[in-house]
Amino acid sequence: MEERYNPQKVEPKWQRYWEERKLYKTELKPSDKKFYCLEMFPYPSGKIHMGHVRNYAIGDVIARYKKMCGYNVLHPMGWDAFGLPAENAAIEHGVHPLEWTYDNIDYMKKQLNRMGLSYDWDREINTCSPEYYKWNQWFFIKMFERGLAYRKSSYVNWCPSCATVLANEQVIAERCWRCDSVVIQKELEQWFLKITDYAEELLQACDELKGWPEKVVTMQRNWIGKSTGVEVDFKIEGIEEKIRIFTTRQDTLFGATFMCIAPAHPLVGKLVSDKDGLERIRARYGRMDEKLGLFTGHYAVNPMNDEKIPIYVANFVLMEYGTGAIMSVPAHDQRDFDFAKKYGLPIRVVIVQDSGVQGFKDSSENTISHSVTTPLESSTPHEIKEAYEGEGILVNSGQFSGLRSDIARQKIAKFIEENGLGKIVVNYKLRDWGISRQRYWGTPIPVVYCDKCGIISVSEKDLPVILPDDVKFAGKGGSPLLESETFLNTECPKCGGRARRETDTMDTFVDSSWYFIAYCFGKGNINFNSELRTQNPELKYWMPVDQYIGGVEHAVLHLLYSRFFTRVMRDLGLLSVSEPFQNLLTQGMVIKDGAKMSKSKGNVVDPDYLIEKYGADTSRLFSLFASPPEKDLDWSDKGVEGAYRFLNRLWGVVYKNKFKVQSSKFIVHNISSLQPSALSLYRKTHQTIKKVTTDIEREYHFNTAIAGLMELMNEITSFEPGSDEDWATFRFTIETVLLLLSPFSPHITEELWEAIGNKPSIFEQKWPDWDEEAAKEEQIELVIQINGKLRSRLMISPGLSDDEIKKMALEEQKIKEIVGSKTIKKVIVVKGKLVNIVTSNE
RNA sequence: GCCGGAGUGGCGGAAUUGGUAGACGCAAGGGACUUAAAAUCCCUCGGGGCUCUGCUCCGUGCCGGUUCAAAUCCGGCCUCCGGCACCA
Repeated sequence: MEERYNPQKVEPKWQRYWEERKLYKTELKPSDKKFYCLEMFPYPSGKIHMGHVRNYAIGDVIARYKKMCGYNVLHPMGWDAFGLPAENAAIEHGVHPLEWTYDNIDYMKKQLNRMGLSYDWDREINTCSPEYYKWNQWFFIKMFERGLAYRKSSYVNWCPSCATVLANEQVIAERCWRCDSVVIQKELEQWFLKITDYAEELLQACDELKGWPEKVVTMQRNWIGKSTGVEVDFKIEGIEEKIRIFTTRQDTLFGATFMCIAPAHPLVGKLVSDKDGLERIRARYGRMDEKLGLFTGHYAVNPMNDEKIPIYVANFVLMEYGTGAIMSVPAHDQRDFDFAKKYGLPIRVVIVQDSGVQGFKDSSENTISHSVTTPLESSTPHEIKEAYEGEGILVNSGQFSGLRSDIARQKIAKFIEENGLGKIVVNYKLRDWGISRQRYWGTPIPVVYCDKCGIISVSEKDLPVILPDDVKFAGKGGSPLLESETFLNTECPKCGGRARRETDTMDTFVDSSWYFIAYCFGKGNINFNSELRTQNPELKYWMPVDQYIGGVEHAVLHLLYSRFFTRVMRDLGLLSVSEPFQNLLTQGMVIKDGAKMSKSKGNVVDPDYLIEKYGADTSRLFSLFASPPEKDLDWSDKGVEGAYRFLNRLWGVVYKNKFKVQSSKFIVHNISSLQPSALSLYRKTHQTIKKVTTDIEREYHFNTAIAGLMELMNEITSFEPGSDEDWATFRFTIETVLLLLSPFSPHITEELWEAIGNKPSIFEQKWPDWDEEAAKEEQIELVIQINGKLRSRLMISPGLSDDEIKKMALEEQKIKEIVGSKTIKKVIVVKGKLVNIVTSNE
C-alpha cells in the first residue's frame, strides 16, 4: 500500500480477503459460548438508506466485538422480500415482482458488502423463495389443525389504495401504515391467527423483558390492553332477549341513564324500525369525529334498581370489544356526558369526591357514617359542566351507598355473580391477527374450498403451494391469482373431487415472525422435524437472539407477532424458549435539517455517495460517533469529515513510523523503567482499553468509546519516541488502538495491522485486557471547595489517608487566605475527588 | 386526554453512584507552512465583570425544596418529540 489513506483501495482488498477466507462463517460449536446478534432484515426496496447504515453498523460492532471476546457469534442477514412495492412496480413498469425483487436484492447485497459487514452469507434467507414460504404454510396448517388459524367474516380495515386488508397494528391514526390513505371498514371473509389465546401470557411475560427498552414494553402492554370488569345482562321491555353489557366501572351501575349498542349488534334488527336512520349510523361507524345515536324506541331494565333506560344505537360502540353494548353513565364518563347533553338525557351523580379528611380509616373500613358533601353532590344535573371520572364515595346506589368506589367495584361484582345477573370478565384490546391479503406477492394460504368437504387445508406433503409466476398485473382491485385458472383449480385433499384454492396471500408480517429462527438452520436447511418432534440442535444452541437491533417503528407489530410465533412454536414442541429476543436495542432515526431523512423531504444522504467519497470505515465511524445508538442521529456532512480526518491521522502516524514500529517489540519487563512520557502514554493506553470496553459493555455507548480513542490518538501524535523502550510502548499503543477501533472501522485497522508487520486477520485477535495497576494515575488532582465552591486544586498521591488529605488542604496557601479567621465547621473528603471545607458565615 | 422520552455552549453531544459542568467532535476566530489555495500543524473558544500570565460572579427549560455539595434527588410548572387514542 501507499503513503496516503485511500479507502477505495483498502476496503475492497479486505472485503475480498474476508470472503475468500470465509472469515464470518459460523458453525455450531456446542462447547463454545454463543452470541446471536441480529439486525432487522431489510425490505429489498432498491437501495439501502442511512437508517440501514446506522442499524447495520451498530450490529456489526457488536458482532465483531463479541467475536473478539471469544464468543461463537451468529450474525446473519436476509431479505423480507414479499410485499406490495414489488407488485406496484409490476403494475407501473411491467416488471415481474420476482425479477424486481431479485434485482434489488443483488444490488443491496453488494451495498451491504461494501460496508464491510461481517455477515455469514451462507445463512442468507429470502422470504419469497418457496423453500422459505413453504414453512409459512406449514405453520399455518399446524395452527389450523389446532384451531389457532380460523376463518370468519368481519368488518376489516380496508385500504382502498392498496386494495387490501390491514391488521389493526397496521392502521395508524385511521390511515394505512404504508400509503397513508384513509382506511375504511369493509365486511369480508378473512383468515385470522388466534393471538388472543396468548394475550395473557404475552402480557405477563412483559415483566420478564428486562433487556428491552421500557418504552417498547409499555407499548406492548398498552396494545394488549387488559381490563377487568363485569358483564351484566339487561332485560329489554317487551322482548324476550337480554342485552349483555361490559363495564369496568360497575361502581357506577346505579348512574346508568341510557344504553348504547353497536350498529352491528345482533339485536339491532329486532329493535330498530328506522332503517334509514340505522344506515346513517352505520355509515359513520368507527369515525371519531362525531358521536351519533339513534333511539330504538325500546327500553332496557337496569337489574340493580329496575329502572327503565332508553336504548340507543351509537356509532362509537364497537362490536369487536366487550359485548358490543354499553351502559352509559353520563355523570362519570365524559363521552356519555357529551352524548347525554346532545340528546337531552338525564344525568345522575352516583360518585362524590371523597374529601379524604375524615371518616376514613383504612380499606377494611367499608362504610362511613358521616355524610359527605361536595359541590358535585349538591349540583343538579344542569349545573354539572363535565363528568367526574375519578374515584370517590358512592351515593344514590341503594345498599352500596357510602362505599368507596374501589371497594364498591368488588362488592357489586360479587353481587352480580351471586345473583346470576352477569359475571366477572377480563377483556383485552388485542384482537386476533387478520392475515388475509387480497394480493399476489405473498405466501399463498394453503387451503382449498371443496363443495363437498368445505374448508380443507393442503396436506403437508404437497407443500409448498407455489405462487404461480404466469399471472397478469392489471392494477385494478383484486388479486391476479383470481385469474390464474391453473392455480385456482385443484383437487380436494380429502375427497379428491374438484376444489378451488384460496387466492388470498398472507400478511408479510407472518414471514418476519420467525425468520430469526430460520437463520439457525442455514441456507436450504430449514426443517422443523414435524414427525420426529425433537428439537433441532441448531435451534437449541442458537435461540434466543442475544441482541436484536432495529427501528422503534416495529415496537408493536413485528415484535409482538414474533413473540406470539415463538410461543406457538414452543407449544408445537419445536423450541424450548418462549421469548425470541433477550435484549432489544431500538436505534433512533436519522435526522437531517430537523426532519427524518426521507425521499419526500428531499434530505437524504446516499450511502453509495458517502462510501465512494469517504469509504465505509468513515461512514460507519461517523454514524456511531455522532450520538448514542438509541437516540436520534443528527446528520452532519462536516461531522463526516471529522471522522475522515481522524482515520487519516491514524493512517499518517502509522505510516510515518511504519519501519520503526515493525522492528520494535513490546516486551516491557519493568514498567517503572519507562521514561515519564512513555509511562504516561502506556497508562493512557490501559485507561483507554478500560474506557472503550466498559462503554461498549455498558449500553453500547459507542460515541464515548470513539471519543476515548480520539483522546488516545491525540496523545500518540504528541508523543516523540526516542529510546527502544519508547518505541516498544509506541508499538503497544498503536496495536491497541487498532484492536479497539477494529469493530468500528474494520478495513483500515486490518490494513494497518498488516502494515506494522502483523499477520491478518485482526479479527482473529483477542480483545485486549487492561491492567488496573497500569491504568492508575500516580498523582491525582483533588479539588478543594469551600462551602461547595471550587477554590483551589491539589496534586496528591493516591494512597493518602483522609486525615492527611484534610491537613494538606487546610495548609494550602490560598485556602488559608480565604478561610482566614472563619470557624471551620466540617471538612468532607471524597476519595479521589475533592475536599469540601464548610465554614461559618463570617 | 392517557402512556413513554427529552430539554446542557453557535451545533452534535460528555459528565458512570449526588462530588471539578461543557470530554470528544463540528463550526468559528487567530497563527505557522505556502507565490497562493487546499491539506496539515499550533493557539483561543459558555456568558459577564475586574486591578486580565490571574481573580471573581453568573450559568444545565422555569419556580421552589432537600444537601456540606444538585445537570443528577424531591414537589410544582413550561416546552418539544414519540406512541396510543371512542377500549366502555
